[in-house]
Amino acid sequence: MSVGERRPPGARSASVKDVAATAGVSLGTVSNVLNRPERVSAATRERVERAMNDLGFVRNESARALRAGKSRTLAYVMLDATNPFFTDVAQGIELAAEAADLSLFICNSDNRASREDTHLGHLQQQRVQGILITPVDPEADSLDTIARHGTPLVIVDRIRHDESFCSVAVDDVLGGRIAVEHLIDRGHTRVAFVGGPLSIGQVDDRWRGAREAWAEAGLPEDALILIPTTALSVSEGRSAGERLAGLPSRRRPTAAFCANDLIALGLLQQTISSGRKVPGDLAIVGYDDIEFAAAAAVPLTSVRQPRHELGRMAADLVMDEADNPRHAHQQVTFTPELVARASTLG
Amino acid sequence: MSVGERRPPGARSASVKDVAATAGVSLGTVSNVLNRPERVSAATRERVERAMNDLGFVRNESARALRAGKSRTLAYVMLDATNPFFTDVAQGIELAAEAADLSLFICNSDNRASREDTHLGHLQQQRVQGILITPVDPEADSLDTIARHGTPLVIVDRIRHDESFCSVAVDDVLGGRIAVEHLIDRGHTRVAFVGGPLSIGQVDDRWRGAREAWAEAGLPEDALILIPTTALSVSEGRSAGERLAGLPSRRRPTAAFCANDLIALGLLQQTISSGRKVPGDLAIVGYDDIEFAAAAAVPLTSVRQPRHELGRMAADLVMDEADNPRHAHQQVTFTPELVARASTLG
DNA sequence: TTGTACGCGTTATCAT
DNA sequence: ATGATAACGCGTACAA
Repeated sequence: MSVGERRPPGARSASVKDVAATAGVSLGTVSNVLNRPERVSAATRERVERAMNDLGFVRNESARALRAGKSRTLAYVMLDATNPFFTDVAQGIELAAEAADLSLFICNSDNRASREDTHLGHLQQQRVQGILITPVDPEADSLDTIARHGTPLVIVDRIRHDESFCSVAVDDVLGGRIAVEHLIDRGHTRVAFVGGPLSIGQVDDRWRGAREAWAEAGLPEDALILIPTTALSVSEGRSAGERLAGLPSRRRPTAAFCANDLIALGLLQQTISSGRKVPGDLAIVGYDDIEFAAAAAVPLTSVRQPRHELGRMAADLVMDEADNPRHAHQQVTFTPELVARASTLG
Repeated sequence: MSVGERRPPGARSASVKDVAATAGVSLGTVSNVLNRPERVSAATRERVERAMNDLGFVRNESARALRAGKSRTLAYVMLDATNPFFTDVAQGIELAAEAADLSLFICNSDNRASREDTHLGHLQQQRVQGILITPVDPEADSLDTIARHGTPLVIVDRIRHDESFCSVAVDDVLGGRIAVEHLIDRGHTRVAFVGGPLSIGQVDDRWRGAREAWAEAGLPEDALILIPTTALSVSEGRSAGERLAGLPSRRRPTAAFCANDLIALGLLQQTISSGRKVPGDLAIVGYDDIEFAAAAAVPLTSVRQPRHELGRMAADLVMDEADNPRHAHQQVTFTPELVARASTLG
């Protein structure tokens, strides 16, 4: 096939064999040009390279992977592709993968265990070098199945009770503490924690951190109230706002710490549209510092997690597990950071 | 290897050969169990299946792909993984891919041509069945290279001048029209179009649609003013807001149509925080109807594009090109829809 | 119904 | 410096 022609879909493309034939050399020589060019004389190398160009030769990764017994691909199974937090983590992973010249397979479980399993199955069949995953359930058996099969796997932004995997996460208890300490510093003595369900490890940790900070400041336990939500969504934040507004003014908190930014944005929206002021009537702290936090009507104070670093570290760990025979599992914890903005500073 | 043991990373996993050996049958029989189970007696099938279980056998997709000459994978090269519009398109693609039992490779060019090229190179090596792409530059040669190589490729949310590819897009001229018609209906006679750069086809089309609607309503040309931005970002929206506020009140528009929701959110934020009312002092229409549009301080009127359908159709087209020999390229255009909310209705 | 043999594209080893 | 050959795991045509 000559340059410029369009190969019909389905037709097989040029192989090393074809290249060898048109260059008038043997198959091994072509392989050497590709993998050990120094072993080949300049003249023949040139001939081979021209043949490759003429034929539009492209290495077949399936054949390489088959031969090598493993592919040159990493995979990240995201929990929710529409959540900016995870897309940022993915970016961090991609950076690391790119640096190691690996492809990155991004999958989205969309919070459904069945989709997660389907993806894991496919990835196993692809013999990916390693899997990064934010699992629907960190304790799920499917993860063990992967490990048993020998595929390196790192848990991202979740923790498993046993330490049978590497994992990277952010210290959510600490995140809860710094959020509430900030509110205490600003003089608040009645605060709400808005979030749920507490069955989500993250949420529970943040709530715990909040209580710890509260207790250490010597404030009365019942002045930190829990406003539970059924999900970490904008609409749940709005409904929480209505419940807050319905409290008798003596008991009504002057500040809210939300389990994530979506809830905080919903709460912010409900508060403003019902005529109350932020932070005058209600100060608000979110969690995650997503891009829209800074873009809210009142820019949102939030707890920032080092998302790119999280992804990068996860990728480094999985690559270590893949090619370091003396690899030991590690649980890496990052430190969150408070970003103070108008929603608490006004 | 028995159940429960953990295979050391790097070790090869069980193959059909191993399964055949432990089941005491031939290789071909194992293959038949996998691909034509009806040809094999229940008894032997059972034996084979138990062997597979015991060994933790997993099909090797590389070998299958090599043998078949093509992989069972689609790929989507996104322009910007952090933009909710594209993640929704990706979801639509995934649905279609899942239905066809194909894996989906999601890549992110992050708006950089070099990353896009790297991804396209990898995908070609993987011999993916088809590529969906929202390209940095729809006219780029790299796309032709892919096509010449025989890989089906569909352009998503962009248009190319010639019709050498399938493409799916939304009618942005129409989107611009309905946005401005809505504002005219609401009685506005001085309107700003906020967005840029106009070198982006989408932006130019929306601006054109806006002008067409304006002209058809018989309104004076200079009462529709262009507030250019250098990017489609929240911060550019804020800065546009400052420029708008700086206009003499006679000439100041009472409504703004923004080229996308990020700009609209920035503009909304700037307007509110400077003490003006939305929509009282300024009505705002966005574009894309991202999730946060409804969650803004003042819920945002926006032009919604059928994102999932876009993705689904793109996937259908690429699959058709992959396995229908009489495939003909098509340019599919979807119709956008106005979602009216408080930012224009107050 | 089951087994045998070959080829897919690549790489590595061994010979020349 | 270059060439011949085997092997990776799977699917299938054909033989038994």
